[in-house]
Amino acid sequence: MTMTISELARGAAVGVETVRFYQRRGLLFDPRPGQLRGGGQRHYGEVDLRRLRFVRSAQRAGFTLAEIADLLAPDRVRTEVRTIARARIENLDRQIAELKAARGWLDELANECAKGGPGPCPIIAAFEA
Amino acid sequence: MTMTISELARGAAVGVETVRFYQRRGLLFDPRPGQLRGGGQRHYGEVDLRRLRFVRSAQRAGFTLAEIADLLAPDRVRTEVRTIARARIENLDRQIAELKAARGWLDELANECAKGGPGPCPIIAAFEA
DNA sequence: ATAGCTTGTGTACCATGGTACGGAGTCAAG
DNA sequence: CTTGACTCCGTACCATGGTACACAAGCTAT
Repeated sequence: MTMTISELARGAAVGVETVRFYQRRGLLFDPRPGQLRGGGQRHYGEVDLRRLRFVRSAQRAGFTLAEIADLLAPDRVRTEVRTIARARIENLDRQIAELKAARGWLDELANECAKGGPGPCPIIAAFEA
Repeated sequence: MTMTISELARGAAVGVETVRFYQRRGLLFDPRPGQLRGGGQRHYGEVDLRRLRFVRSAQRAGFTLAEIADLLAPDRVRTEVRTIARARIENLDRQIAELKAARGWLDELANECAKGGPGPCPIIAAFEA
């Protein structure tokens, strides 16, 4: 039922050092508020693992660690969470559009470069001194 | 025909310090290989501006500065450029897919959170100690 | 010619998200 | 009860992509 820090880390595919780093940043519970096994070693449960996984998901969604800490603040109310989430969705949509534009640019670069025989790419060569 | 560093920077919407930073990183021409006006001040031309803009575009396409420097190496041949570009396109496609997945996750979070009345978001609350 | 803005150069500093390390305590197996 | 692995804690270090600052020399308008 309880796990060590290394089991917790493995469960979310992160390093032990990363878990501790998150604890320092206030993203995960402090290393010793009760439920100690013998001496000073903390053992973790399901809640901790779910929280850690939430952090990683939120990170993938583009939240910074500071934003995630804010999102996990103990008094966050539904409306706030929804507002934050929607703002991030808009941001993601912008990012997706930018990446698509970048893809188009690269595609053009590759196509233009492909025309003609061997030798240096004329686009790149245009920047030579 | 020639511009100062601040005009060059403005032309690509970057700061002067950024231009110099790029020069140090080998992305732009060194600050003084000829074409000096009076004393030690370099003046820049069209080529420099296009190159700077290329760097910014490549950056938007997800290349690191080191990769861009490599891409701009003087002996880069078409096939190499195309290979690099295609690899990046694949990478962009992966990133776009990831962002879309993240968007879906957030959307679900917001929707689940929206159900029911006021109070803390149950999803977030599930991580409380 | 002189004030006052640029420029070049070098070095220092910043945020973000980790990663590594040393030293001491703890735990489980033999 | 010792050995070896794991843990805690603090501090230091890393890469990336800038940003800031100080100093001196140059440029420009009056």
